[in-house]
Amino acid sequence: MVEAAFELADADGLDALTIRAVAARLGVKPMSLYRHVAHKDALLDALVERMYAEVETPDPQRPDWRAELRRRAHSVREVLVRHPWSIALIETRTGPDRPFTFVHAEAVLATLISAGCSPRLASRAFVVLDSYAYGFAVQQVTMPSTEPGEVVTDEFVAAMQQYPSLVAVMGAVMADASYDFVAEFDAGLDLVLDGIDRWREAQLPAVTVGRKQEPRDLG
Amino acid sequence: MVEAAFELADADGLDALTIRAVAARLGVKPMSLYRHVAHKDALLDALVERMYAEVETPDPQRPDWRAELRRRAHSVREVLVRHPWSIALIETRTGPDRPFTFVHAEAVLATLISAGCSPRLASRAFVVLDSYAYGFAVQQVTMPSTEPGEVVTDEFVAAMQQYPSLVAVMGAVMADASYDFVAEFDAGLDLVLDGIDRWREAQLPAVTVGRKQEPRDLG
DNA sequence: TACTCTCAGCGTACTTAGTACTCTATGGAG
DNA sequence: CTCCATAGAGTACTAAGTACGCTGAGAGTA
Repeated sequence: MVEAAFELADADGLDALTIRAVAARLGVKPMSLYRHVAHKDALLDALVERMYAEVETPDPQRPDWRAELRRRAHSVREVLVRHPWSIALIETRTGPDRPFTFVHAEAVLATLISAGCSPRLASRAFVVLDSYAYGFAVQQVTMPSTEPGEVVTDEFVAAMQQYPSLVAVMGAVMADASYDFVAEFDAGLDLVLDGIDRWREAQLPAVTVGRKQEPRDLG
Repeated sequence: MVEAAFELADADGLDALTIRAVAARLGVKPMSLYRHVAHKDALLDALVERMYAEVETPDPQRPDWRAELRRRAHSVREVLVRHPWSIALIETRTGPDRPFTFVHAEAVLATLISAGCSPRLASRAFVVLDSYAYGFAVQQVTMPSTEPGEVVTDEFVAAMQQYPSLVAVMGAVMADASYDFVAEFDAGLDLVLDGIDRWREAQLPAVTVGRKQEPRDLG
């Protein structure tokens, strides 16, 4: 039943996800669903959990922690974009975290810790990584179109004209045939992973490499 | 009327935001609202725009671009958290962007460009910055409690026990009396701004400082 | 002054959706 | 063969969005 609801949300969006529609998809009468869920909200909770189940976790055992975290970040973005309704859902479900949340947090934190981060730093890095992945997904989903052969309406272009930097940027982006919004994710991810790596090094007592930045207090 | 809806959403959340409730707050009958908006969705659009209006824009004229972008990022996070319903709304409003979106994009891009970024790089940096701010806000809003004197339920603690890294991290965080989730935002923001600064330098032909990383192709 | 045009607001009523309460049928355990 | 647990059905109530048509007050004009 969660599966039916999941497919329905994917196909027709959150608005189309009604108890009645889910029942119809299962060839069953609406009220029969309440044998299996307490109320619609519980079904939505289950959907979020179902969505999390698609996200790959990093493997703390593997030596290349950056590759692991990169893989997970990509997975987060992909899954959120594949199920755009889930972003809106996540925000409304504030309740005590679900099992899957724990599993993910554990995997990511363990990966960071075996990479040499202190627990305190791992916490910080985790938040930065996830913020980036979630936020990128939000932007990608919100964006009118992110296809390489992007279609822009005339009004859009007209409205844009009075904003010179915006025009310059759009021009540069459209002139770049290799531009791909999703590829931008990877670039930003490098930035974040590099930054975490620097934090990691700064925190380790032994190897102190030349840095322009003052080492920050990492707690 | 948008104002009344805005206050209602802040006070009681999105679910309580019904046409009927807004009308009641205005001392008016429900159908009267349809004199002013085509349908509820249009009202929600207006709410998103109203929310954006609270976000400070950076000033491209000022010399300290990092300070400007930092100020804006803080503002984005604050406003989104102050109006938590807006995050869920944003995701569902995919339509052609609104005036305010243009204004913000222009200000941020102009700031980046006058800091010495190419338009192509400005585009990339903008996405990274906003991803971080949005994603952080999503996490903060989702979190059960982010108050310094955080209250954790017993079940939560019990369920956590089987995840050693999670336990270690929670322990480290709770042991740190100065820990403040919102302050973590600033740390991550430093990471992002540092990274953008590096991109900026790498892209400038003149000053090439020693770097461990291969310079990436920034287009 | 009288007329009319516009527009904010009203009332009624239809539709969709969540769900409380109660009843039925079926299949397996004793 | 009986009984119970459980999935599903039926009915019906409530909340919410909104189509449609009406009213009354104020502004501008003859």
